[in-house]
Amino acid sequence: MSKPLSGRKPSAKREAILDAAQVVFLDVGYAAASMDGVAARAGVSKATIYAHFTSKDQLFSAVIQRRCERSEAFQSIDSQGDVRAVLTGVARRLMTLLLSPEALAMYRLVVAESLRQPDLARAFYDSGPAAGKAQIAAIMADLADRGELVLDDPWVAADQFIGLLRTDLFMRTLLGLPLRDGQTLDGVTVGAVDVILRAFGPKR
Amino acid sequence: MSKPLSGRKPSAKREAILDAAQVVFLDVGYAAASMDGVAARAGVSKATIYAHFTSKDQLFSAVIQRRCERSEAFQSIDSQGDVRAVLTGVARRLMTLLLSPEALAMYRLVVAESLRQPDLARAFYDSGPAAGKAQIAAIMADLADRGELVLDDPWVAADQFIGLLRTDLFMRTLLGLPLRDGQTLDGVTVGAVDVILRAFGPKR
DNA sequence: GTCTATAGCATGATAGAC
DNA sequence: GTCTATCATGCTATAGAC
Repeated sequence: MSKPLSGRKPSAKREAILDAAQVVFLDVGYAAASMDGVAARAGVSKATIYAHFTSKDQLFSAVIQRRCERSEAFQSIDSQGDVRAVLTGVARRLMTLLLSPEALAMYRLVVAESLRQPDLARAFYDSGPAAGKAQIAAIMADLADRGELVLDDPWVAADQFIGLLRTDLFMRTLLGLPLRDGQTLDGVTVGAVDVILRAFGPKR
Repeated sequence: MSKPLSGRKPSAKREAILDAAQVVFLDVGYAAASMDGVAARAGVSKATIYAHFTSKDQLFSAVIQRRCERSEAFQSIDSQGDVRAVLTGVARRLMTLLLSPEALAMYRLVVAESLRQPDLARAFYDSGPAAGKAQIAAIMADLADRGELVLDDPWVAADQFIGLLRTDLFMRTLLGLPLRDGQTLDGVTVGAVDVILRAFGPKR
């Protein structure tokens, strides 16, 4: 937490521990995860874990931090082309990311522990929601520059676009509930893009 | 879980246990909550808790279920009057509800435990998100009937309206992060209403 | 650094008296 | 139903050998 983890410490065992811990935490949650379980999966003794990490909390923190550093969101999105096509592409990528089992598991974990571990909440927010929003805002600003959208504030618009995508479908998936009939990723995507275009499209 | 809790069992102690458990769970989370802590706060011995509830899981479940049954969402909203005023009123109520400390704490708990306790996730979803969405859909359908909105599907529109409100402000609050400068409940509310009116307003 | 073995503790859950 | 007292488990964390 206080030590910058970017020092030279690839130490195979350390990585093995982190890999194992990630699987266990994301799988069963923080509370149900046991150090014994992590040790077993990593093929390492519990004492070795404590040689590398000071506590379960800190191990958990390291796992999330590492995953946050590695997250790349959407690197290659070109904002050229038809507005609708660009927005649809962005939306589809974001939806796929949001609904991926790993992202959902991370979200469940971090939300639950956010009050107990504020540093973690911050790291997650910065590398997840904030990073994604920044990229989407940049793309929307581009579209606005080209006159394809009329925006007061690209950041606000990006925020709203994301909100339009994180709707009931996301909530149900997050809670592990079955989807409604006809509730599809594409439906939500198209609906969100429609609203954005009607609200911020140039033809008004 | 299998027993309908509406049987005659107000049993003062039982209520005291539920009250105490609610405070403890919402306060420190499921994992960190201890039966000893609940017992102490309820002024009851641990054995008494186990006389009424079979396990920690079931106690937790009972707490959430009870809270879900009591939730009233927004009872009295009249959809008469100016469209913008109606939508703004709805939005403000929903935002206030979503951002209330108790609702946020419930959300953190249920999300974290949703996979382990699917019944709970269902109860929460039905009495929370689903109930709220139903009310908002009804109001928007009303507005559509009056020609104030042009909607394909009020349920989809309600979903999108809610999404426009659950944006970055909500995420930051949920994670316990400080809000940005100028990031206000009113700002989000007005922004969402603007988008809905531009997308679904009659003047097009 | 890594292991085996174990201490120490808190917790969830129960037995038996009242 | 309710209490006091206790059990059994499983967890975090450490000691000491290699």
